Amino acid sequence: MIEPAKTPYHHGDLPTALLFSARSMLEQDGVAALKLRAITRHAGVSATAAAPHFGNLTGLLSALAAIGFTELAEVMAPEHAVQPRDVALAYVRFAIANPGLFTLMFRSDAIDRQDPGLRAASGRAFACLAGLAQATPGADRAAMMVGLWGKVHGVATLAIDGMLSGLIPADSPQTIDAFLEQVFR
Amino acid sequence: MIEPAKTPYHHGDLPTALLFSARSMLEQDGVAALKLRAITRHAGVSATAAAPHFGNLTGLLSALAAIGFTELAEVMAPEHAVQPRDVALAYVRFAIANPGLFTLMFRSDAIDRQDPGLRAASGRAFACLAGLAQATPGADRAAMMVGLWGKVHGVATLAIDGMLSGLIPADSPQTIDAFLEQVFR
DNA sequence: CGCCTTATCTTTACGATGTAAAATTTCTCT
DNA sequence: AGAGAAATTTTACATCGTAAAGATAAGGCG
Repeated sequence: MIEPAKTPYHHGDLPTALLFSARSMLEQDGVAALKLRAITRHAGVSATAAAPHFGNLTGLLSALAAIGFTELAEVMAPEHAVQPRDVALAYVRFAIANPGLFTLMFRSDAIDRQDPGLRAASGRAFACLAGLAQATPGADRAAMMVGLWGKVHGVATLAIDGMLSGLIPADSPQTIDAFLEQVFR
Repeated sequence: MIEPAKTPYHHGDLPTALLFSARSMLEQDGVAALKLRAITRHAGVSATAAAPHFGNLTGLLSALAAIGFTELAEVMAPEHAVQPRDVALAYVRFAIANPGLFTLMFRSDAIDRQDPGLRAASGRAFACLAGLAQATPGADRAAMMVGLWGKVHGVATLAIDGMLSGLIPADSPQTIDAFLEQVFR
């Protein structure tokens, strides 16, 4: 989780404060709420205060997406997810727990996929999935990997977009988890 | 495919012309290019000419998304896709052939999912997938359906976003098709 | 045929957005 | 202390979506 640090510098740790504001607004009101002026307003600074740190809005959102990929890699790491099914469940659970952030991470017109920090973070997350496909024996590893990642990513995306209402139990996290375990049996 | 009709009315069949402009701009420059002023400019009318027909930008884009779902339902229809694998391949092929349109169809902040025309069209498309899960015998039909749709949707989404470069052969449509058949073996 | 209602389209106007440029403030370092 | 660099604000501009009001042309009806 992000937290605004003390005030070691000029006006505080503005980069972290901006990311913190952006994330809270993101989870509250969705990706549509991620306007530069709204974020800076929420952080209590002027509209152009983010430029020296992130360049432009895309840079700021790319940094936020990188945080998302770092956290996703964390919950999929081998120490937390031992079995293949654990990795799949961690992926979907992360998406359901952080719908706005997950949406941002895969929205290519709001972020810059070439951003070095973003590339590094997303690479770390995808390595967990790649290792998973490597572990399972099969004919074509690439096809296996695409199928596995596709299933995980598709279920996560559809769940976030509310496409599975009626198909997925909406009761409690426990029943959702039980249902997901059946999907990824 | 959309095509601007003759000029039976005032200035022509503007609704169709606007949808035609929007679609060509969409496939040319992506979802980010779908600005109301740009679309109307492309169609040669004033910026507010779309309002009487579509209300606002969301209405126009929802109508375009509805066209997308109609075409998706078409390629997944039983007369074109007999085996379950055919339905899956049609879904992914449609996404790869119409990346911008497919992205729009699932971008919830640009369209209105409650739009009646959109609901009808998307319902028709999803019915093809539901019937597919109904055909296959299995323990929990809902879990089967979610897993199947998720895999199909995830592979399509990841392919569109360029996430599968390196995993998927980029040579020719034939090799891509062969690869996909292996994914959905 | 002539008028009148209605739908279609344009003009105008307003608030909001992203960001470039210049000015201002604040920190760091010698 | 004073210079230089970094951070932040002020100002300005092009663009966006759309509401309101005016202009234009079509169809219905006498």
